Amino acid sequence: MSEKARRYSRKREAIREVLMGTTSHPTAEWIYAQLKPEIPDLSLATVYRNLNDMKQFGEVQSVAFWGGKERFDGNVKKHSHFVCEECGRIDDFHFVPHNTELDESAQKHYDGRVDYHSLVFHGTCGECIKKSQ
Amino acid sequence: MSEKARRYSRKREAIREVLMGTTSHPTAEWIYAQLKPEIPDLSLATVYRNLNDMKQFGEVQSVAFWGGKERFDGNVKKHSHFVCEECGRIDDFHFVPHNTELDESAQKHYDGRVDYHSLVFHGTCGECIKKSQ
DNA sequence: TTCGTTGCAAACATTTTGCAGTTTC
DNA sequence: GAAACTGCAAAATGTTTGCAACGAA
Repeated sequence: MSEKARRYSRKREAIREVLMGTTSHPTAEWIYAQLKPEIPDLSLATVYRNLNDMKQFGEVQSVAFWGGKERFDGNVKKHSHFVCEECGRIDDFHFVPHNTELDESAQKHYDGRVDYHSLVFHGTCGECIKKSQ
Repeated sequence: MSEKARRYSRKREAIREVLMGTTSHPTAEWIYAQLKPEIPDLSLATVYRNLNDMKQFGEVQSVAFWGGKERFDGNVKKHSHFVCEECGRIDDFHFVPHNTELDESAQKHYDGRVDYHSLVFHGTCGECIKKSQ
């Protein structure tokens, strides 16, 4: 429960910027690879540590696991996603509106506390369909 | 694509039974622990192999990752779930009806193929709320 | 007899952690 | 100066795999 103080960190900001600058829902490794040329003394552990940190602060969300790897999203506004089961690509699905009422309706039937929900579509992306033809 | 022939396996059936006999959405490890006393020569690798096998055959579904562990469900009928972020408990949420229209509506806007969706609620379960008081 | 299935141990891959040095405030 | 942040390497963890033996059809 106790939250420790937080200081500015150039590396955390860099991680945040990479995350905000993409809609690809990357892995920790990918973020690391993006930043490494620019910040040669960056360590993968730092990326993991900051992602977890930012997750706790609600600045980043985890949207899926694919191939055993966690996928992150710098856009914490509630929205649904599509996961391609062929290639692991993850797209935003902004056109399926996020339905907050769903949480309220679920809450009515449940004795725990419902905070939010995640809606993830699965299938095959356009690219992969094209490739397989 | 090529699917290999399949033979009967007592262990696979045992795994299936454990999975069908619980609504706790267990991990591979938990299933293994349930069966080990009854089947002393069971190996954890066999549990993993069969779970993956059954997943491919659509006999089991993966409903979530929690604490880095995959959680399985022997009930493959589409239904939503609730994950307690405190303790990792996963409940069925049958009272939030599964909405197949959602897939069709999503399909209209997407050039890939939408197969299905998963709806997962998050929050704190009743037990954990009680404990923290 | 064929080939799917298994135990076991080793291998793997991702993520976490201990520690000593660095940076922020 | 205190405490957060970091690199590095090692550790931890969940899952997969190679191989020889076993079992089903």
